[in-house]
Amino acid sequence: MLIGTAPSTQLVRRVNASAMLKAMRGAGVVTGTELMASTGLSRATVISICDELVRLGWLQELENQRGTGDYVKGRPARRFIFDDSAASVIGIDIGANKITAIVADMAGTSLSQVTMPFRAYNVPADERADVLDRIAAEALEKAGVSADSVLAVSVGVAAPVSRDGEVLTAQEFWKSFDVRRIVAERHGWQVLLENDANLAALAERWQGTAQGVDNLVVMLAGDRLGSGILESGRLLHGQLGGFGELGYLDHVDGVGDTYGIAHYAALWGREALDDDAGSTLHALCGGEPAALTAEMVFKASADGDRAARTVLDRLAHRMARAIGSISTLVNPELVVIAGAVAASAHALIPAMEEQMPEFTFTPPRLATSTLGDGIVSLGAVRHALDYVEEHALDLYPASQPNQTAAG
Amino acid sequence: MLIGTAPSTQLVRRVNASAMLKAMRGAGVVTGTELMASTGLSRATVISICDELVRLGWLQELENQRGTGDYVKGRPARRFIFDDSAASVIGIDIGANKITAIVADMAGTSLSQVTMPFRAYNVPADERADVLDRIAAEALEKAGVSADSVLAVSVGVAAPVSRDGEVLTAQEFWKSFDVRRIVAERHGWQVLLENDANLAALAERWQGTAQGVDNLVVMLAGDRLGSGILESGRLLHGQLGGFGELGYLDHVDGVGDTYGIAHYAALWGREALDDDAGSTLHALCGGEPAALTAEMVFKASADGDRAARTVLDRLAHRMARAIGSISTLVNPELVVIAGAVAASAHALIPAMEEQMPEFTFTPPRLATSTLGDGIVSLGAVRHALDYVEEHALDLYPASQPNQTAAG
DNA sequence: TCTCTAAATTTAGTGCATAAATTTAAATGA
DNA sequence: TCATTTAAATTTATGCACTAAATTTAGAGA
Repeated sequence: MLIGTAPSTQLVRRVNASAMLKAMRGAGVVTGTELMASTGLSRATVISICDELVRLGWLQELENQRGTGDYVKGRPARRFIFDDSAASVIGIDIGANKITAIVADMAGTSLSQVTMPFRAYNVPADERADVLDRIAAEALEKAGVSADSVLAVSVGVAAPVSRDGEVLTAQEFWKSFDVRRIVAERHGWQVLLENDANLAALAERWQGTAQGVDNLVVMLAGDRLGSGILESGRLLHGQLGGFGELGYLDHVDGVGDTYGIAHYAALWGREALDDDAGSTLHALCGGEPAALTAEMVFKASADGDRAARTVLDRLAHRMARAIGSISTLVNPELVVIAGAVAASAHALIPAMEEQMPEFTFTPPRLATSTLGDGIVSLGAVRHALDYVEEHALDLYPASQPNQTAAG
Repeated sequence: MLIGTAPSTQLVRRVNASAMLKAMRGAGVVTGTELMASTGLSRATVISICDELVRLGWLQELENQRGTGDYVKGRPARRFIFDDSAASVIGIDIGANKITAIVADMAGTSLSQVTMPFRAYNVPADERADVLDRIAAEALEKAGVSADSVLAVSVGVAAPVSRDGEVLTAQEFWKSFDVRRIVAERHGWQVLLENDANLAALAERWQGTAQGVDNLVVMLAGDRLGSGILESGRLLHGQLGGFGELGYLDHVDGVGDTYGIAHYAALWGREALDDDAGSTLHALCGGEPAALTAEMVFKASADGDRAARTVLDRLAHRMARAIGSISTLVNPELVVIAGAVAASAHALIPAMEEQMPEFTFTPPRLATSTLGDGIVSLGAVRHALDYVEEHALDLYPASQPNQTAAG
């Protein structure tokens, strides 16, 4: 008869196996000896865990036992490699008018990226769900990856999301659109939800300007303005997922809103249009206020247009004040401006840096993101990978379905 | 020869022993059977760990094997109790002009509280260190506890403190006054440092209005204003310990400062004094502006003084705006006003609640602290207890010195 | 004294780990 | 060709922590 053992007994194996996976991810080909050094475990344990991880599908053992150019004395070491293609994840960004999906392997390498138009409003919930389906299917096909291999999907939304992934907002749109249930039911995937600005922060720390920064604020600024905050490397959520919301912060102008850089660039640009009919700004939009975009204002300012320059100064002042207030309270090392206008916003940085001491005792470093438009979906990929890495031992890569009970 | 076993092997024992201690703290007298139920461990394991914890000094086994009124069939259960007096901790609050120390046992019960005047400035560092020594000695004596039994000391300071307990400020005072080193060297105690507002937040969640609240802001408001923030039950620090700083937040008045309720109550009260020479306010301070205190303004307002009432309205507006800004960004469930004027500040709450929606989409619940003057030292006690509880298995209660190598 | 009962203790077996001894798979040189 | 060298893999002997099942024990009551 089988005599049982505590669930807690296996804790040690879980801890050590996690340490091994962590040591192997991104380390390329490794030998047992190298793993002994990096984990502090004994050789017997290292080999035993490697065998098990190979069986579970997370590792591959290389055929040729000795790499070219390796040290050639002694018995050849067995060589293991973390199998980047053992599984995959999907990161999705649901925006106001488009939706983006990235499929990535376990190394975080993007295998495909697909963008589709997406109408958030005046469309039946079913139709929105279908778009989700279609974009995931298309991204998977383009990546050449089977749906079975997907171990987690993370979805970024422009709404407060609590720590346990509930969308908490009064907006009718989200109440009638339960992304989690839709994706989970249709595909059986594990679905994670997170606020878009929070995902931008993860992306920025993963591949952007903020690598290695543990206390970070990312301002996701387009037509709207939101922020994602990392403290000691951990995302903050607050009671109802609202940590990082910015409405009302800038109460001086009586605006009390969450409009972003693009919104004000265009709005103020239009105001400036009236002032000077012969300007570059005027030329760019053909004198038609409705045709004036934020990009035109940045362009005109770069070309030396005086009115546009004034708009940018005003923008810089507004952003400096917002960032100053946040920095006082949150004390980040670095603030990154990301989102649709990040590249253009670079022009605002010198003015902001200059004004920053006026608004905070503890001015942070400032930077703009270079990750571009896909920042939220990229962050979603990182978010999904975090989940899979943390639960690796409970998940089964598709190549080796369910080996739980095996000897 | 002894054949070794992994340090990691003992991890299981550590985890289970911690779970046992957690289950026993505050649970009073428990039997093995009860512990089996609350921890899910088997009887053999529970008993084995109890024996070990008794040996280490954390538990006591009761002599009379069956409590009066207990169920009386069967072999009497061995009865264990967490030994509240196994060790003690000290919580210290270093204020601008006084210093407070509390000695508490492992149950968190205060055994003594001592306050001494403390001059932060214009006094040699040695003298300040001596005050620390004297207050600790006096508090211990008053508590009837030996210095050996102290397993941790937490000290609250009115300066930014990083997550790892470094005081990070440009102030000369702290640079020349290394509390950690002083206390550690003179007594060998483990010393923890933490910001005073952060400790107030811990106290408020432990014994105050905020019990069970995981997303909490505590405004520590006296002459100065600072805040301690808990997110998901965890204190926030930021890059240089500045998380929760409030200077410049209230930039509308152009004040950009960190002055608190008491400061402005007195300041604005003095201004109001000029306006109306026949008021209650006037009577309270004898018409002498320098003699007017914050308490007088609160008192006069309660008595119906119109000018004082106006000052309070202005204060409420200022606090509402500060709390509103914080609440937008931090999204707490509850904001507690604590510190010297907490009791008086209670009168501000209705006005603040009314104005709150003007400053944030997500108005939190508001409350004032009832923990009084000792809130910071009380929080320091909780902080020290947290440390001891987390490291219980690495620390040795004084009654049973060093049993490491014992069988 | 005998029986009942719940708890404690003992016994047998499992999982995961280490250290030391032994074996193994190339590479090399006599 | 074949012993030698070497680093790695395996095997062997132990240890710790746990569980389940069998056994013993301490008191209460018939």
